[in-house]
Formats: sequence, structure tokens, C-alpha cells
Amino acid sequence: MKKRDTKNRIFKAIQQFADEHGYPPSIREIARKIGLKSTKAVKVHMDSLAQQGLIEKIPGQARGIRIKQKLMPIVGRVAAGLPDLAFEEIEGHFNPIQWRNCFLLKVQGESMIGAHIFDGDMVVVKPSKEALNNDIVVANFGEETTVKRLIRTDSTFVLKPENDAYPTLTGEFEIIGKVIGVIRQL
Amino acid sequence: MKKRDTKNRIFKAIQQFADEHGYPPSIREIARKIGLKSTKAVKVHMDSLAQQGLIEKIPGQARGIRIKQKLMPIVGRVAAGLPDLAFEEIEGHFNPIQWRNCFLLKVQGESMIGAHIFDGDMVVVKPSKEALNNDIVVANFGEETTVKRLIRTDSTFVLKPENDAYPTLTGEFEIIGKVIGVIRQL
DNA sequence: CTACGGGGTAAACATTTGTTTACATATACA
DNA sequence: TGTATATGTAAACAAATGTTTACCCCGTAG
Repeated sequence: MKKRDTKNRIFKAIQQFADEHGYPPSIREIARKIGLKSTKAVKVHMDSLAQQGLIEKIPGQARGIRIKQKLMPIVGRVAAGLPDLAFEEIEGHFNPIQWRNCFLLKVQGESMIGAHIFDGDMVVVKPSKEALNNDIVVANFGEETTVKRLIRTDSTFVLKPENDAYPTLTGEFEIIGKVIGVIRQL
Repeated sequence: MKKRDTKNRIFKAIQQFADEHGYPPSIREIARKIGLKSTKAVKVHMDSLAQQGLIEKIPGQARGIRIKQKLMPIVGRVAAGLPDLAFEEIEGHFNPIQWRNCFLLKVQGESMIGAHIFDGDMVVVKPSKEALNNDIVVANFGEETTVKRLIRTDSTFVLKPENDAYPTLTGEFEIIGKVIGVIRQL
């Protein structure tokens, strides 16, 4: 059994354990999982993995392992059969981590269908007190939390829906955050 | 300062730490983070949180904390100012982990606008060779990878677009997976 | 054959970390 | 006022865990 092989198994074991338990494994847990009887052997391979940049290791800390964030592959076309997500026609990667510190707002109503945001969709909101002209924002208008497009008029900003059946909101409002994405679950 | 308040801060501290570091905090790290000088105090509150079901605690294990309520909180309404993402008006939580083993397909064309899927959107695809009647699926039709609705006719299955300007695809095709979500980045 | 280096074992060690015990402080309440 | 309960501190303890040292096995180049 080659060194690379063992190292590979250790990497996968770390991923799988973290996936199952919600926290990284200890060295001894890794050793047990892949059938090694020594902690040193595991440590050597882990140092190598860290060197390689596949994991990050925080020295001295229990379970101090950080796995490089898993990315979701974006594919444009699927060649044949199920896509082999390793090296198929991958156009890029989508990293959910860019949505850190964001929250989701469930959209009610049809006021933004012009922007392809429908009733029941969730918008990804990056909290912020400010936004730019033409951004789609989440704002508190009176007692209501609403999703609209922020538009600069001559003298002030207004909240404009993307649906002619809804009125533009003028007057006092408070910006809660900026909409940076849309999620829909089917 | 009330008990509930401290417990709340501990819960948020755990979330934040796990978010930043990739693994859960130790009790002493929590204590330091929220300004407590004793580990016992933290432990009591954590036991309470576990009792309450907000976290899971694995006794005796270093950093043996599993956060039940995971990443992105879904809110329906924002009360005032920025939302307090701990216990306020949270309707639920969206967990991107349910998209494990999925990939994203970038949609080209307008054939599914009736299902509110637009050009440039990404569909979340769960790989599978099979699907049910009326599911939205990704399939290979000839040389093309396409997103359509799977419809049972008298004798066979066809791929039906959600746009009258596009034709229904009949004949041989291979199902790649089922569409379980939509993502749009703004 | 012999020396050497990769890869593993076994065991000892030092820290980190969860748990427990004893005590202090404060607040509500009879 | 006095007491019970809740909350926190301080310290000791035990277990988990990362790190290190010494040694073994084994294939192989010289």
C-alpha cells in the first residue's frame, strides 16, 4: 500500500467524519477509522495534507482541522451518463460561503416578478444599512418588510416594485440589506 | 443580566465560532468570548441548550458540539434595524447540506420560463437515473443537455418545455437527474 | 550482505478540555 | 430579616488529544 493511498484515505476519512458528526475527528479517531494503530502515522500524513493545502491544521488544538470548503461544481453540459464531477465539463464552482452572514427572506406577493422573483422564493440578503442606486434591497417601510428596487429620484430615494400593478413606495424607509441572490426549493 | 440572555449569547457564540473556525469551540473559548470567568457557568447553559434541543452535546469529547440549527436562517419579517439572527422572527432554517452530492447546471434559453426558470439561472440537480411523472429533470437528448418537465403520455415519457414557443421532445433521452432547486446570483 | 530510508508501532509526555466540587454573591420572596 | 434559588468564581480532577521519542519491519540500492 502506497503512501499516497493512505494519505488519500485519511483525507476522505476527515471529510466523512466531519460530515457525519458536525465537527472534525481527532487523530485517534482517524486512525481507528482507517485501521492504523499509531497516531504518529496519521499525524505525518496530516502534516503532509496541510503542507499540500488540502486541509488547514491548527497546532495543539483538539480537532483543530479546517477542511477546505466544499464547492458545488457548475456544469454547462453533461457528456454521457451521470456526470463525473471530477473533471467533466465544469465551468466553475459555486461557493455557498459567499453567503456567510446573510439571511434568507421569504418573499410574499408578486411585486418583483419583473425581476423574476416570485411569491415563495427566498432572497439571499446581505445585511447592510446602505445600498446603491438600482440595487434590489430589503427595507422596512412602515410596519412592513419588503423587497423592492432602490431608485434615486430628483431629490430622494424611492422603493420601486417590478410590477406595474404595485405602487412605488415613497417616504420614510429603512434599508435592511441588499439582495444578492435568489433561492427556490422545488 | 438574565439567564436567558447569557444562554442566548452562548448559543450565538458557538455558531459564530464554528462559522469562523470550521470546528466548534471549547468551553473555555466560549467563556473567554463572552466574558465569563468560569467554565462551569458555560457548561450549565450548554446543558440547558442541549436539553432544549438547540445543540447536541457529545459528553466527554473535546469540542463535541453539534449545532442543530445550521447555516442560513429564514425570516419572514424584520422587526426593526438589522435582524437579530438568534431567536427573533425566524421561520426556519435553510440547510445547504441537503444539496450534498448535487451539482449545478447553468440554464441556457427560455424553455422553462413557465416554471420561473430563466436564462442564466442555475438549477440544483440531484443525480439520478430515474424520476417521477411531472418532475422537472435534466436529461440528455441527442447531443444536448436540457432541462424540461417529465411528462407521461399514453405509451411513453416525453420532455415538455414550459414555454409554448418551444417544442416537446419525444424519442430517446437519458435522465441525468432531478431538479430540486434554483439559484440565481445577482 | 549491509546500510538506508519510508512507513508503521508502541509508549511516554504535555496540553487541552470536559467534569466536578466547594464556595461566593445576588436577587426574589415568605 | 432571613432563607432558598439562581448564577457565577476558583480550583481541582480526569479524560481526551496533539506531540514527541525510540524502535521495528521491510524492500532496495550499493
